[in-house]
Amino acid sequence: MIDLKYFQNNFEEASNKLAKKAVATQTLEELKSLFASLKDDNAKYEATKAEQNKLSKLFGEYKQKGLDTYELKAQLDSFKTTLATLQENARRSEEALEALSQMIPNFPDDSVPEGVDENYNIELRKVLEPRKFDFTPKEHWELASSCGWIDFERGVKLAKSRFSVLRGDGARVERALINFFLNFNRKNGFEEFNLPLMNNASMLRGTGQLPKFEDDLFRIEDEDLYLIPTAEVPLTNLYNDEIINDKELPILMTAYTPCFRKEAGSAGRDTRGMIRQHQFDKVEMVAISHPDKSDEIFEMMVQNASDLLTALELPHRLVMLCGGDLGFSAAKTVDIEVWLPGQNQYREISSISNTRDFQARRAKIRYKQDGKNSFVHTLNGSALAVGRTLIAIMENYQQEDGTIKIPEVLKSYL
RNA sequence: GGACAGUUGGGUGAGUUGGCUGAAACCACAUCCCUGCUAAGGAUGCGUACGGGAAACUGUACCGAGGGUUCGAAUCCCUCACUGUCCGCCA
Repeated sequence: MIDLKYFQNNFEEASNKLAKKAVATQTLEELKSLFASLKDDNAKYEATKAEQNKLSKLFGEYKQKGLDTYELKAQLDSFKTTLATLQENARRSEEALEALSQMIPNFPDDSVPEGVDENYNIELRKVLEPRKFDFTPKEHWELASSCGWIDFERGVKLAKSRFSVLRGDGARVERALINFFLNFNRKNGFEEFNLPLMNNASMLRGTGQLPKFEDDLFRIEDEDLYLIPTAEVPLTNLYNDEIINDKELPILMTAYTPCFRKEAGSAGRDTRGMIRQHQFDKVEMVAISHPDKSDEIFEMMVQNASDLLTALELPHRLVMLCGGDLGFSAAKTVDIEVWLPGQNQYREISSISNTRDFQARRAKIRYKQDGKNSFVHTLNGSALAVGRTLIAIMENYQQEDGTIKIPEVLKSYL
């Protein structure tokens, strides 16, 4: 949720920021007018209600003193319908404003480059040189059967398309990666969590998945529950509706969870292989930070994710997302893309975002400093997407005979 | 799944014969005083959100959520959610 007061008082500036995320001017005008009418309706209701409260109090005093209340009663009765109408107006205005403001994405930072799609993203740096192959490297799905790590067909049989089965060393490496990531994150100050994989609608609203992206979520029938699309949801919402003592900040958290996504808008994309699945494993980092410290923590999280890939000796690059490619809640995002020699391209394996106070506003996560409450900043990032790391290992560590070497750092985990 | 009990501010917890309670007391926290040492004592302040005001201050809403009764509800009624205890079931 954006700061509506700031939006209203700095309409020009705020609109320009949101233009980077391609929000329609008409929508912004509507938001502005809804805000104004809510204020208006509230003022009317509150003034009348104040009057009624005063007379009601007087009524009580009259009764106590045994005075005649006939006239006062008649007067008070007349408030009933007036107040009901005014209240209804205010309620409608509030609902309309709430509905629209929930759909407005976060302001991008000034440092975020302009651009409509990923072609305008800016490469920050490359880490590690891709390995030179003396044979033609295969894509991971070609390697899947030769090394026996992934069984796509049986995954589909058990569930449906975009599900797969890991077996043997594939399953073991997946598990090793999870342990390696969690330990690495923990050594860097992140506390480990194990979380509910279903969260209720209110939590999903807190982090911004609802109401706008319901189509991408798996919902549990007859329950107010959704399968989480990322551990960002439960981790961030651990502090939903809480006021944190500023001495506890920053709070650094990490968790491994499976993630569930319908991939509604991705029909036909990455249908082959394990890049885009309905269920995938991910180790996530979340930070709850003092506003002054979130940039610093952001850099630390980016570095942490990059270091994981470096430790696995996987070549990768860091990319600053442009406004058009930025997610709904993010003010700033750096993607980390790992080199896939079989595909001969870099593919996203981590995405680290600073949402500033956007999620904190929605989820009511505040900190108290010198008796005053303010919204915290929340950050999240993958460290890392486990399935995609497995793929990256397969493609980067493949041998000519179709077998896969095990990265040095993982050996102690197997 | 069945029965009973409960859900109040950062925490514990009063208040449920409707108005003087946005809410006692205690703890925690903040500032100050005293003292001087791995402590204690004293003073003051201290819920959240939105609106008005330069400010002092002030209006409205909120005592799990939603609805109802009433001039007026934390207090009465209804529905739902959650928590606790006992029973049943179960990894």
